[in-house]
Amino acid sequence: MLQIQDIAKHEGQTVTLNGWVESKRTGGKVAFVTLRDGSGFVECIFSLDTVGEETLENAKRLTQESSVQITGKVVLNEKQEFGTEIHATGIHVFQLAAEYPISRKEHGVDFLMNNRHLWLRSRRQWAVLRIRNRVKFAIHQFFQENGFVQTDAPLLTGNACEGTTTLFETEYYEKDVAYLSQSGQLYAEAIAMALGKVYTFGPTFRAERSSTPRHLSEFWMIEPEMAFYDLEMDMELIEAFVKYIVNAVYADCKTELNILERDTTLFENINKPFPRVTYSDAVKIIQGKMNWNGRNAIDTLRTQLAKVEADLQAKNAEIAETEDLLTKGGVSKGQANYYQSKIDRLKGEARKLEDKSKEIPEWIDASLNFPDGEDFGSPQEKALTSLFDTPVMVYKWPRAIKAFYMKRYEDDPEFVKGVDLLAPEGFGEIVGGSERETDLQTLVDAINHHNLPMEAFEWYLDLRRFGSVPHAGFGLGFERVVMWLTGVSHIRETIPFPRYYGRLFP
RNA sequence: GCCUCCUUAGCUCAGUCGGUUAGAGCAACGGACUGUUAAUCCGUGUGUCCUAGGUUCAAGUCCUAGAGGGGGCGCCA
Repeated sequence: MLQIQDIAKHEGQTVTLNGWVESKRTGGKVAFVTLRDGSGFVECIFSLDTVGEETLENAKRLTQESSVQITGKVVLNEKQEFGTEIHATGIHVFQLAAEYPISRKEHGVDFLMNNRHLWLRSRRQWAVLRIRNRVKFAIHQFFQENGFVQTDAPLLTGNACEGTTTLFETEYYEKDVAYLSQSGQLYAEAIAMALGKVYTFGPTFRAERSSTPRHLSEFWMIEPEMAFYDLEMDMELIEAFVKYIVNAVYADCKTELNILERDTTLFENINKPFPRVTYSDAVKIIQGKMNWNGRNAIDTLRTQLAKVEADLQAKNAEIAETEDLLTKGGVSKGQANYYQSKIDRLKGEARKLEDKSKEIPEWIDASLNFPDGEDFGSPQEKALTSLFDTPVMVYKWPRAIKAFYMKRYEDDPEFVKGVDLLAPEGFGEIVGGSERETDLQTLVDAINHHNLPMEAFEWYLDLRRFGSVPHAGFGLGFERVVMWLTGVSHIRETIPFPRYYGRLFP
C-alpha cells in the first residue's frame, strides 16, 4: 500500500491512496480535498472536466474526517505545501463521517483533552508524535552503537525505593502491597554489574499531585548505568547522548518542526560544548553576583520583563486600533468578522502577557534572594538557563539535597558527584545523574541518615560487598525531551494518552 | 498543598452602572463564486448563562459555599 510520504517518487503515475479528509474547499466545477493517511498530507483536486459530475458531487459531499480511497495522478507543484498534489480521477468513500467536533479554529485545552482520541489526528499532534518516535529511535541507536545492552527494571516493587516521592499503591495478591516503580536505577546498577553498560527505557509512575505543564503521573524514563564510569565520563556521555538526539531530530523531522513552527536556533547551536558550572557558581550566577560570559542572570530576566511589558502595550494598542476600524463603519461583513476574531485573539494574548508581567518579578525576587545550599526551583532554573543557548551542566551538589546513593567528593565530603543537565531558554532540568557511592559503610550510614528501611536495601548493599567498582549513570525524562524539542507548551501533548493529576480518561 | 484567573450556543468568546426579548464568529445546513489553502457573498438554527443558597422590585452581572478547568509556585524527570 502506497503511503503519502512516498508519492513524490511516483510523479506522473496514477496511484491509489487510503486516508481521511483533513479539510475540503469546494467550487462550482472543482473540489480540493486535503487527504491525510498518517504518513503525510496531500491535496487532491477534483475538477469537473476530468472526473465528471457524479464523482465531483461525491467529493463535494465529503465531510471532515470521512474515510476515503482516492485514485489520481501524482503531479509536482511547488505551490503546494508539501510539493505534490493529486489530480483525482476517482473516489471511493468508506464512511461519510458524522459532524466532527474538532474544527480548524482554536479550542480550549479541556475540550481537546476530552477528545484526545480525535485530537491525535490534528497536524500539530501528528508532528509531536512523529518527533517522539524519532527521539525514541535515536536513544536506542545511540546506546546500541556504543556498546550498551538494553534491559528492564521491574515496574512492581515491594518498597518505596528512594523514599522521596509519593508512589501509586496496589494490592499484590492477598498479603502484600506493591508500588509502581518510580525509578529503575537501583536495579539497573545491579544489572550493570552483570552486563557492564546497560540502559533501561520504560514507564515510571509518580503519585505526586503536581499541577504544572512539566509533570505527568505516568511517563517514560531512560536510565543508563555504566560500570567503571566516574562523574567526568558520565558528563561526557550525557553531552554526546543529548547532542545525538537533537541532531537526529533536526536531520529527519524538518516537516514536523515546520508544522510546529519551532524556532531552530537551538538545533543550530547544539554542537557547541555544553558549559559546566558547579552548584556553588550557579548559585552566585542566580543571585546576580557572578556573570557568565559578561551576562548577568538577573539583568537577563529584567530585559525579558521589559520586553513583555512592551509587547503588552503594543498588543493593547493594536486592540484599540482594530476596535476603531470596526466601529468606524463602512466595513464589509467579512472584514468585520475578521476584525472581531482578531480582537478576540489579541485579547487572549494580552491576558497571557499580563500574567507573565506579574510572574517575572516574582522569579527575579526568588532568584536574588535564593539561599545557598537549597535545591533549585523553577525560578532559579529559568534565571540560570536564560543565560545559555545550549544545555548547561550543573555539578558538585550539596550532599543534603541529593539522593543517598551519590558519591561524595573525597576532598570535600559535603558535596556529591551529581550532575543535572538543564535545557536552555528557561526550559529546565531534563537529565539528573551521578557517580554512585561505592563504599559499603558510607552507604549504610547514608541509608540510616535518610531513615530508609535497611532490610529493603540489603540486595543493593551486596553490590558493594562483591566486587564494588566505580560506576555512574543518569536518568533522562523522555517526555521532557520531546517537550523541549517540539516546543509544545504542555507535557501532556508529548504522549498519546497522558495521565496526570486530574486526568485518567480517555 | 498554596496563590491567582476562568466557567454564557457543538467550539472560541463578547455581554457596559444590576434593568425588561442574552449576542458575535466558527462549525452545521441551503445557495452563488473561486487553482483554493482559517479574511468571498446571501440565507437558516442553536441556550440548565457550572451547581446550590442569599441580597434585590429586578441577577448572566453582586455576596456565600461547592464543583470543574487554566496559569504560577511547591514536589520532581
